[in-house]
Order: sequence, then C-alpha cells, then structure tokens
Amino acid sequence: MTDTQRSSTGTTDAIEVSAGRQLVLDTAARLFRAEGYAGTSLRDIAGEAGMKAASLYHYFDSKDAIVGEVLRIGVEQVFDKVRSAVEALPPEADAQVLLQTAVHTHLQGMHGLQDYTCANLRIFGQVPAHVREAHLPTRDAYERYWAQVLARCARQGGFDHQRDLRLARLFLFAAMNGTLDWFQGGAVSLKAVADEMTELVLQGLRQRPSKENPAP
Amino acid sequence: MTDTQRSSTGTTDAIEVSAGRQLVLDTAARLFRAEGYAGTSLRDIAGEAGMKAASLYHYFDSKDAIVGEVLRIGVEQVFDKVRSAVEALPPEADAQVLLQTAVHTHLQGMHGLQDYTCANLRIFGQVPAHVREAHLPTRDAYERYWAQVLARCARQGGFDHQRDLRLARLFLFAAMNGTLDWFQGGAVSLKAVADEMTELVLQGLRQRPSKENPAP
DNA sequence: TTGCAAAACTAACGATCGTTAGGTAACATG
DNA sequence: CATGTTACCTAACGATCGTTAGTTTTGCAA
Repeated sequence: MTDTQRSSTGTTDAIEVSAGRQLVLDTAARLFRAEGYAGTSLRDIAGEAGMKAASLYHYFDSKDAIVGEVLRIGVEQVFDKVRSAVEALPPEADAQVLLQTAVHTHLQGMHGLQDYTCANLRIFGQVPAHVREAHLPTRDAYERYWAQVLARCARQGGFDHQRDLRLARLFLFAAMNGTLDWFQGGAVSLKAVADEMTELVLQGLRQRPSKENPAP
Repeated sequence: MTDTQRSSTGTTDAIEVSAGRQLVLDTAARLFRAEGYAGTSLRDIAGEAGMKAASLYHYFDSKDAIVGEVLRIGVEQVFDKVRSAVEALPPEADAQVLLQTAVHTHLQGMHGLQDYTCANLRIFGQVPAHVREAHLPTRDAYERYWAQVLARCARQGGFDHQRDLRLARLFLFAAMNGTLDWFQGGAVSLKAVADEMTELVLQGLRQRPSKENPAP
C-alpha cells in the first residue's frame, strides 16, 4: 500500500501532511466529482474549505497542480484496493472468483465514498490537454495491472487468445466505469452487478465460435 | 427518417433551412466534440464559421440553445441509422445478425464523420444541468429502442429474463460508447469489434449458471 | 518575550466569457 | 425606386475566472 500523499513539512519525518493541504484536496475532489472541472472554480474550493482563493496558492502552484493531484490519488486509491483484494486471494483461486473479486472491488471503490476515483472518471475528459497527458502513465499502470489479472484468469481457465483478452479488458473497463451513469443502489446490489459482469466476460471468453473475423 | 433540422424561414415550404444556421450547428458540433463544452466559446464557434460572436444570436437565443440542438441532432442521427439498418433486416433474422447489425451501425455512426453523435457523448456530462435534463427524453427514447431490439433478440433466441436484459443493455451501451476512448482504426476493424461485442453479450445471455444472486 | 515561519488575508490585475444594444450592408419584393 | 427583412457588424457591459503582490495573523520555539 503506497502512501497517498507526500509530506510537505518535514516534521518528525513524513506522517504529518499538513491538514490544510489535505482539506483542500478532499474538498477539490468532492467538488470536481459533483460539478466537473470547469464547473469548479478555485473560489468554490476555497470557500468550501473555509478560506479564500488566494490562500490555495500556499499549498499548490496552480489549479492544474490541484487537479493533477486529485487525478493521481483517484487512480492510486482504487489501484491499492483492487491489488490488496486480489493479493489476499489464495493462489489456487479460480478464474471466476478472481475476476469477481477484482470487479467487485473496483465497483466498490467507485461507488463508496471515494470522491477521488469518481472525480478522476468524471473530469478526465474535461481537463487541459497537458494535465491529461501528464496523468496518462498513472492510468496506464492501472490498466496494465488489469491486463495481468485477465491473463491470470485466462491461464487458470485454460482459454487464451491475445486479442480477445485486450478487447475483453476494454469492454470490461467501459462497463465498470459506465455504472457511474446509471447505478444508484436500487433493486440490484453492487455485488450482483459485479457477478453479472464477470459472468458475461468469462462466458464470452470461454467459447469462441470464431465465425468470420476478417482483419481489415 | 425524421427531419434533422426545422426550417426557420418559410421559403417555398421547409426544405431550405438557412445555410448560416446549418453552418453554425456543424461548426459547433465539431468544436464541442474536439474541445468539450467549456472549452468551446461562442467566439470560437463564430470564428470557425466565419463570423463574429454576436451574429450567432441571429440564429439562436443562447449558447444553451446551440448545445441543446447539437445534443438532439446527435441522438437523432445515430437513432435514424440504427433503426433503418434494423428495419432493413428480414423478419426472420436471427439474434446474432440482429444484434451485430445494430451494434455495428451504432459504432459506425460514432466513428464515421458524425460530429454530432460524438459531441453528444463527449459533452453530455459537462453541460449545465437544465440542458441535460431537457435532453434526457431524447436519450431515453433511443435507449428504449435498444431495449426493444434486445427483447427481440431474446424472443428469437429463446432466452429471456427481464433483469438480465436490462443489465446486458447497460453493459453494451457503456462498451459501445467507451470505444470512443480507445478505438482508432488500427489492427482490428470496427466490424470485428462489433462482432466481438455481440458475441460477448449473446454468450453471456444464453446460459445462466445462476449461482448466488442475492437481492439486497 | 522575541523571532520566525506557516497560514491565512485584502485587493487587484488582465483575460475571457455569455450576452446586449444599436447600427449597417445585401437583397428580395411591392 | 422604396421598403422591409435577413444577415451580419462594432462596441461594450457585467460577471467570473486564474493568478499575483503585498500584508496580517497565528502558533510554536529559542
């Protein structure tokens, strides 16, 4: 489990991270999630954090620096959760349990009180280009981890075909993140959604009728 | 096929729609798709359309009116395409052909030169709340049509379970629209992606192992 | 108690935004 | 030719934005 924030003051040695800076980040994540990137001004963040806009520059160099931190923490939080949950499984866990665990944990991370992760998904497409590009490596690392999880599923389940795995991963990611647009704890539970999604992907991967698949 | 724009001038009787208004809408759709909602100012739209910002108010009452039209046309264009393609199928078409056709047409609509549909998906989450709410009925109509298509697939394929169909539809929608984030005409063709996606959903729907599915 | 850094403030700058008011060319119609 | 509508324009308003400069408050340590 990596540390989510770096220490700014060197008091004692790490551990204390400036409560002010933390408050600013938490507030920014909550507002970005709710109002979007352009819909959240520095005066909004400062107001909700109990200070004035100019005071934010005591902790950050710019709005881009704030949003960059929020994006990074958003990936890191859900990454840590999923990795912990997967590593807690026994090595002989079958493909279904493995994928169910990963999917359920990712969904829990999004729909729990995790403002950072939701903010990431919400504002990633709204953020200035250079901020998005600077954040890409962090996103890629998480996606690469999912590729490993799916590869382990394939190895364990006996099916593997490189291209299928990549498409399945992309479909799965879109489906998981898309739940933000419609899921609201109603008739079906998050666990049920995770299991359905897992079933869909695994069933789809198991048997390949391989009709016509013309490469362009 | 419904008319995409209403006529403003009554010359001859419909048909002529004011080339200026059309140019403004086309330009706005292209910029909204590329730069997002907040990233596109009225001065940007006007500049690319060869006029000044104030002139836009000759055709529209506000920026919200422009973006509302773009959203509406975006759904309408892809809706018309998908409906036409599905209706062109013989009544005895099997579930696989039916779903492949619908998915492929939707993907083509997004990845062809359809700025309106892409702009819709891109900026829907960025637009002011009252614009989004006003647009919801149009979106719902399209989603209801997909529910019908899936229901027809289920009837034809012999499997049907209400909740599975709803989740499958939500997954499919997220997966289709998510292709905007990664697909760029590389190794796999759009048709191949459509077929993979169809296979995934149909395989997932066919056999339900029905392990534990606890309702909360 | 003094000193000093952290943490906040007030005030404003320049830019950009959506929007409005009022004017002017182009052009079809009587 | 006169008239009215269509299709633009210039100029500006008020608001809000991210940001900067300079100043004051706060709290701990010597």
